Amino acid sequence: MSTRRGDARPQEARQQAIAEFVAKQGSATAVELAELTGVSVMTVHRDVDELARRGLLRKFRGGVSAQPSTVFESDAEYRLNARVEQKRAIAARAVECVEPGDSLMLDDSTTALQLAALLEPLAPLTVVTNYRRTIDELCTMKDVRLIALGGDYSRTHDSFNGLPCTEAISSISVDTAFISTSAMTAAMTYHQEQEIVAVKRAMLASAATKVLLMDSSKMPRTALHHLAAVDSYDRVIVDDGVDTALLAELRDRVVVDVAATKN
Amino acid sequence: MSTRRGDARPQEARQQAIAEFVAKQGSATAVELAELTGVSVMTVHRDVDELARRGLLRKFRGGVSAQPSTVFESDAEYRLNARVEQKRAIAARAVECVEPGDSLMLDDSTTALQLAALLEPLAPLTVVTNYRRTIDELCTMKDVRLIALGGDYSRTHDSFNGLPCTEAISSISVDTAFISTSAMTAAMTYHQEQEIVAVKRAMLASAATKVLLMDSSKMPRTALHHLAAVDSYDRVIVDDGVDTALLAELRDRVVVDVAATKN
DNA sequence: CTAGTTCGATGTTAATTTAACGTCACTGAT
DNA sequence: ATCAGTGACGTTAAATTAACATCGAACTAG
Repeated sequence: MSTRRGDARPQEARQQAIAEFVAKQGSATAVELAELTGVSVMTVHRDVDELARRGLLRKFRGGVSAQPSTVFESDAEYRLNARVEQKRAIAARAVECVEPGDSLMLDDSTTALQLAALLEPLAPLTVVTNYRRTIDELCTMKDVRLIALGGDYSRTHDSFNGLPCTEAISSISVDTAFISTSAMTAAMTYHQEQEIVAVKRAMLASAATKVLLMDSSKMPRTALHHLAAVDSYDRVIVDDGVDTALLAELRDRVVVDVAATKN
Repeated sequence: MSTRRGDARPQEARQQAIAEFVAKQGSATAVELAELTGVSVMTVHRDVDELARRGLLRKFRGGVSAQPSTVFESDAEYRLNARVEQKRAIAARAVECVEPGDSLMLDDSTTALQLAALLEPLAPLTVVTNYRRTIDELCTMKDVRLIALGGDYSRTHDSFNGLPCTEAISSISVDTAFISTSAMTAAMTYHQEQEIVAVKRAMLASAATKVLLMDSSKMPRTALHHLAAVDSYDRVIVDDGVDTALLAELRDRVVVDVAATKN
């Protein structure tokens, strides 16, 4: 069959429709989805495979079911590749807040991972994190003492969370925490998931200096759970894509560094 | 089980025949194997599923192939030394102690890592570990709930230890712990390092069933710190390189499984 | 000891999923 | 414009699975 509609991206729209339908219904069969979308069962399978690969659905023989809590955020792999330039720029700026001998806490953000990659020259350091990729990055660094935060592994975040994690954090104190969030306005930071909020809050509470690393694509935007007021951070580092008015508002409340992306 | 022929254990003999045929030919189709064994294709599938679960075969759509050592492709530099055969044999035997739905604890041993590699077909499972390589192995397994034990990262062991780790363990209970040690006699297990002993002891204390995985090269031998008496384990799995007299002595104290390294 | 019951292994059937291949529109270069 | 290349989609046949049926052995109660 040929694509005859005026839709610019029929495949994407169809997958969106499938995701929404499944999220609403809880589950569906391949045949149902084929009838819904007007394509063959084969194509539904291909779409569903891709959605499942991105963690938006769960596929099982005989149909698909909704996957709780992953609908709003894109998957870990996608986040890793997106906006790398901005994140590197932010990390390069953040590393200026670190001095040899410091103890740091890094959350499960790709921005903090970029920061981690820059830490070796600043050793000796102590670094605490719950992000598996950051752990893998740091474990090869001689003279960086690495303390991993254990807990329940989340595939969508590739990090360890839950009670064991927050408890471990609360028995630790570090010089500086570097935190990133999924949404922010001039007054507040947010995150979509309850459990992640708990971990980030614990990290903030255990750090003498609290630094927020924000990719400009995430603001202004809100999410379900409040994380912390903007003025509770000691410093915010953003890339140079922030709206001017918003930046001015931010500067009324907190110290802001703008990291220039080179181009 | 139904015993029709003169064979004492038709199912086992058939699986043995399948394993040998595939090992010899390199690969085979389900229909071929059905003709070879004289049972239905369905039964071949079930047999092959079980063999694949034990890591003896690899199953793919359209047939099965011999296992080409998939576990260790990526880390030629790490533990390149021998004994992989023994460890794999022990792991293949250990996996029989695991059933879908179980919760497991794995220590920071390469033998337990081999076991971890075989776990995916047994999902759903909950697995707790402090070994970075095991974490990396398990985090890709859908339907395996992974709980990482955090703590101070040890570069010599590539694992997380110390107080945060032992505390986290003591607030957990699992069905089965799989432990390995660096030295053992017929009466006692040992380990060279105090800190590691603490973690392994905590793991044993938190497990309903305690399984010891022992490479025969480590016995009889002692080390500085006592870990636990042999009879405090519920089961010991060794490879077939153990001295006969020692094996007999062991059997006086604990259930011993001997894993055959090759057929 | 025997009849009934349970249980595990296997076969049967139908539905689902996959791989392989064919078709059609679109793209871009000659 | 023509034609090969590419990607999306459909078609078909084979492979695989789930679900159910069957059969015999082991087990139990009387």
